[in-house]
Amino acid sequence: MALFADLEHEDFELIHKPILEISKFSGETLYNQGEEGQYLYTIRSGVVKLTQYLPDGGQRIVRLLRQGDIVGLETLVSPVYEHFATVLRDAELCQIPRDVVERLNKETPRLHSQLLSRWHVAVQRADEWLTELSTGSSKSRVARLVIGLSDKNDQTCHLFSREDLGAILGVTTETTSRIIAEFKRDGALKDKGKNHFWADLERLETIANQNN
Amino acid sequence: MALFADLEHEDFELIHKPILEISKFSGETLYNQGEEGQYLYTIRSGVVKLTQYLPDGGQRIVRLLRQGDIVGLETLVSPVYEHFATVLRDAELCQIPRDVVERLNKETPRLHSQLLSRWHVAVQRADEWLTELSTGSSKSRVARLVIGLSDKNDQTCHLFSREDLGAILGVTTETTSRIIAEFKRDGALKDKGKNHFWADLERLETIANQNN
DNA sequence: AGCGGGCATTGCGAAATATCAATTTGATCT
DNA sequence: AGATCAAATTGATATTTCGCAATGCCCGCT
Repeated sequence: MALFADLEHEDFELIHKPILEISKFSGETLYNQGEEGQYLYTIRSGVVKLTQYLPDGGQRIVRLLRQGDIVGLETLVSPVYEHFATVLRDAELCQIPRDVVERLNKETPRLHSQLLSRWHVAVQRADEWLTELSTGSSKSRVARLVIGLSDKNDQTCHLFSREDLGAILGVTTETTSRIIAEFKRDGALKDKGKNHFWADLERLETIANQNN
Repeated sequence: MALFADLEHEDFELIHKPILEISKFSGETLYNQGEEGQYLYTIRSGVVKLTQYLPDGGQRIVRLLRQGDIVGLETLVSPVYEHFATVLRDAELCQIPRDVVERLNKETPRLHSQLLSRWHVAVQRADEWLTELSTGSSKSRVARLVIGLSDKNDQTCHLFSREDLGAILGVTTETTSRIIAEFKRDGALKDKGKNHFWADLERLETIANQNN
């Protein structure tokens, strides 16, 4: 498990509570905003979204987490979870009691740098999200998102529901749908069924970088 | 200095390099994105903005930092600065060599929790920025920004140039200007000169939470 | 007080996006 | 295959935001 990569044999003896492996299906919830944070999770496979709500009912997906990422890192610093964590694509997770990490963090220095760099990555991603997915025309933003979701090796890409994509980008479901449909008509995306596409990354890159 | 609040007397003997106090005027730069990160800064007074650029030339202010905040935290984890840091309102800063913090972090545990919580705050702010300032109509977003910049005690508020406000919100300068001018006409803001306003926080709150 | 220069504001037409209401498509179940 | 249901797409129209140019205003300078 990546979070514990630097730990050594003796460190693990400090773990007195069980670390469970759990499976969650798409749509299931890991935790809700405001709940007392008991666990953090590392993702072995699948995708988890973190959502925040506004008083006016508006919602925004603020991050996507995937293999190797940690869900609920904030429990180490804050008493409650700060987002809604929902599974977007069937996931295998390790559920780690918060005090296990706290204890390890206190008693061994080997976790410190891991934790710092996890936080760093979270900030980096948040900043990227802001500059890439919340700046520019919705067409550019959709293009950037698709690129970000693409597997660069085989030029392939799994998308999510138009509603979720919209909540990631801060635009409506319909706008997202129209743009993706347009990409399909233009050949920038080729539908392979089940929200699985072949992506013309070069063309998408062009669209991402033009400001109109 | 808040970052070192938990340190004790002996810890400071680990500091072998000088910590400078520096003043910067509005418009001056602390560092550029991609530069090797030598220093981090704590803010004693004033405001600093962190900006990121897109390949297409788009720009976005991703964070505002003020008294007590740390600028350039990422140098502890990454070799280069990840933003452009520019002074937005005349500032007094403490310039701390990066290896001072690294050394302290290695040799005393008293800095660890400070650093973790600093990162945590950075992520929280980034998420707020996204949900509050990048979601909803531009009118709501301007309202939320003004509220965020207000002093809740005296219902007063210093704004920045319309251009900067626009870069914070991801809208054009003109749109920002129009909305603020409208707030002034409606009495939600009352001009006191020099971008200093009296703010009707209740009314702004209402505008912030209506989705149209 | 008068002069400049940089912002801020405003007007107007164009473009982008939202909104609401159909259709169409696609996957699943029987 | 047919039925069914949810999601995606499309159409038509309303609103919002942009983009550009013109104008106005504030502030510091002399």
